[in-house]
Amino acid sequence: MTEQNVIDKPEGYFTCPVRRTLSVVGGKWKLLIINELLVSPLRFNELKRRVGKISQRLLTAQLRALEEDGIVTREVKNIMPPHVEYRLTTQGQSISEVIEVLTTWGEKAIEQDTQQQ
Amino acid sequence: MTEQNVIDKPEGYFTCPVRRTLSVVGGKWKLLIINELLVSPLRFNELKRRVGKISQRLLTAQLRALEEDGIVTREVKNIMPPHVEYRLTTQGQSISEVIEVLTTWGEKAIEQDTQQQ
DNA sequence: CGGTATCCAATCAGATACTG
DNA sequence: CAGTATCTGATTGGATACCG
Repeated sequence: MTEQNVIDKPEGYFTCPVRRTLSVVGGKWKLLIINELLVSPLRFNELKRRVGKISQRLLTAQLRALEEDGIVTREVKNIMPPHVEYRLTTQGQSISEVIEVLTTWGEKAIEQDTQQQ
Repeated sequence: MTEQNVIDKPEGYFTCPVRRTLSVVGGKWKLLIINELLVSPLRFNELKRRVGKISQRLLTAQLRALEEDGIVTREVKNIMPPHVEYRLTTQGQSISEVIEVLTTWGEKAIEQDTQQQ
């Protein structure tokens, strides 16, 4: 187990629903990763390209954490060169509800940003 | 302007709704803070007590950031001892939509956690 | 009460090199 | 291609002291 795999389960994790959700999707990158995987399963480098400025090391760590939380699956095809595909589980797909609300709220905010200029 | 007041607006901030939302509510504490303020306006120490293990310094920094993003207002009553009240703006209250979905998702997850034992 | 300033430890995160 | 290992700098966050 690497250093990043130790997912901190914050206090109140079992009892507070908001904390429970944040323990899975919290952090800078996880929602962005899930957002990309909602469209289609992706290979490591393709995912990296789409998420943006994330480093290889960080992306690996985030994906391992999401795997451990049952959000994504990692399928390794034993060929050369390697082919690893990341895919949302059923649970992972259910996070689309969260993303939708974030999207709606963000769209409104952007609208207001542009009106103020 | 203190060090923590420099809010990093990530790349794609203006165009990607998810990133736009995360730039406001992302981070370990902001959603938990907003969650408490949704119930009622709170004074600094009361808020600190409810949010949990957050340090004074961090809470201050998060509140300043939320203020700068138009999510909370800070009202100082000039009496002794000081009385500072934090309150959600209309925009801040609109984040309740986000919190609701996080709550719903978290409740389901907790349900599944307990069934597996 | 509600902060700010300072110091320091822990953690995060990028760059680079290397590998099955 | 999809990682891991290592080193290093940046950032976060706690503890403490002090202040209006």
